Amino acid sequence: MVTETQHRRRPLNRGRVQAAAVQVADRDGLKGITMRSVADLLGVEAMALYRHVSGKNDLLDSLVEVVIGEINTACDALPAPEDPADWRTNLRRRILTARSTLLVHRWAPALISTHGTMGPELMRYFDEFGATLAAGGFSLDTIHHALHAFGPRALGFAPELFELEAPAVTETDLDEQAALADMAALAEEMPFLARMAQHLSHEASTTLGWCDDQAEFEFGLDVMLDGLEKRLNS
Amino acid sequence: MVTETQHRRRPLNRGRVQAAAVQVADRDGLKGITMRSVADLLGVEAMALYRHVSGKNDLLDSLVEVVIGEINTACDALPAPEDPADWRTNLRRRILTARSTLLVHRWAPALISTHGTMGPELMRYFDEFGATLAAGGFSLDTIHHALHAFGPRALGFAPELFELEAPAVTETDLDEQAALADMAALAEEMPFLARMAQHLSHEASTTLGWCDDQAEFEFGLDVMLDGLEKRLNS
DNA sequence: CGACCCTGTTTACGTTGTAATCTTGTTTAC
DNA sequence: GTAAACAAGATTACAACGTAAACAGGGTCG
Repeated sequence: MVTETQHRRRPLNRGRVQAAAVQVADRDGLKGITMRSVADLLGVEAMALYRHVSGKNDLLDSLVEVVIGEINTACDALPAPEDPADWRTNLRRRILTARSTLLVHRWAPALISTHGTMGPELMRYFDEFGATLAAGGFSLDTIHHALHAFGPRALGFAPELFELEAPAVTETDLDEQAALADMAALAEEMPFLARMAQHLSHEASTTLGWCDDQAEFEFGLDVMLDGLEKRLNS
Repeated sequence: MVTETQHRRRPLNRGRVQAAAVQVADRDGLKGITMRSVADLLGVEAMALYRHVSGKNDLLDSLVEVVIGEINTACDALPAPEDPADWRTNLRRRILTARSTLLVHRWAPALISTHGTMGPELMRYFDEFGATLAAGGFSLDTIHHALHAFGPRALGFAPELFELEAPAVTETDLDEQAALADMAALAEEMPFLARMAQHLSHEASTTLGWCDDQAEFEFGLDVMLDGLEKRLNS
């Protein structure tokens, strides 16, 4: 007759560990995933996780599969393509569907980049990805190259080279002055960037932030598709 | 009259810390970079580094700039372009030069992906990158989009989605058998991948490893350039 | 000489991943 | 029914990490 903490404790298992890890990442980001933090969320000690996961690396690897699993089910829910030969529309839709799923877990791209292991879910995604291209008439060789060329873009994300957070302009005279000085120095040493910066700041009003991620992604995607189209018969 | 350890100790400075960190990374990879390991290499205690670097993050950020600095000096050493309007050749050469520099520090791509901060060296690289496109007749808008679209490829690397180490086939009957069973299951569930795997294993003799990184990179690069070419007048 | 500062050292703390061991509830064998 | 085996989670412990804080030595300048 011990005062149990409310509910009889549900048994742990791999799925529950993964789900908890996802929840932690959604809340605190990738670095927030800690054996202890995940265990806490489950009301359990850290070492308990090791019964269901061979280590943190294993957990992280498996999270990639979980996320790509979500992508796959999203793609499965897509209506069948009207014209299977229209590889361009079909592939585009598939990729953008993957993207929309990834946007739910903003930490996923970074995880995938570091823990890209070839699991069954990823294979299934690529299987249908390749099949879509094959239905469009591409040769196996070209498809293989295309898979490499797309890289992460196949899953709906493109790593940005630098994070351009809005610099959070504080309107102090000092900052203004410094910014102007910077601009002057910039124009001297890097004439082209200076021109572009000015050009961009003029039409900054069109997009809310500096750069529209979704639009940029689709631009890059279409460039890629155009380039691929040229290789249909080779 | 203390028994000094051989040579009078050279004073530490930011550059020496960075150089040591690069050396450690070249030897042990990115994870090998530790305040203590870098300090050891310099014959110094870990905390000494903090006089010249505000923390590990700062050190890592600065390493990106160091590497891109190497890229820039490599690009500076390039002969002036014969035809400045031939953006395609000029850009291609610039990118492949960057790539060859990055191949010296295999850890660099991963570092750049996680610590992509906009420093002066990166800006200089992009300045000349953009200027090359501008000389080819592209509009500022298109160039801006192109910079996003290229992403890391602009620096000569393309993140691979999965590391496909050669699986290091051990020729046991058990493994053989398992591999065959895998293949069978594969063919059922993922018909396309099965086809492609077979196709690839047939012509695997042409390239030494499974996939030729350099060739794949250049393929993707050319796809991108083709796609861009279509946007010259827009 | 003494005040100062520059640079590297020492000590210490909190956080992390995980090895090893222990505890306890449940299942199985006889 | 009891003992033996097992499973799942808790405890304890440790090494490696980043870094804050206080300290020490030697140089410079008054």
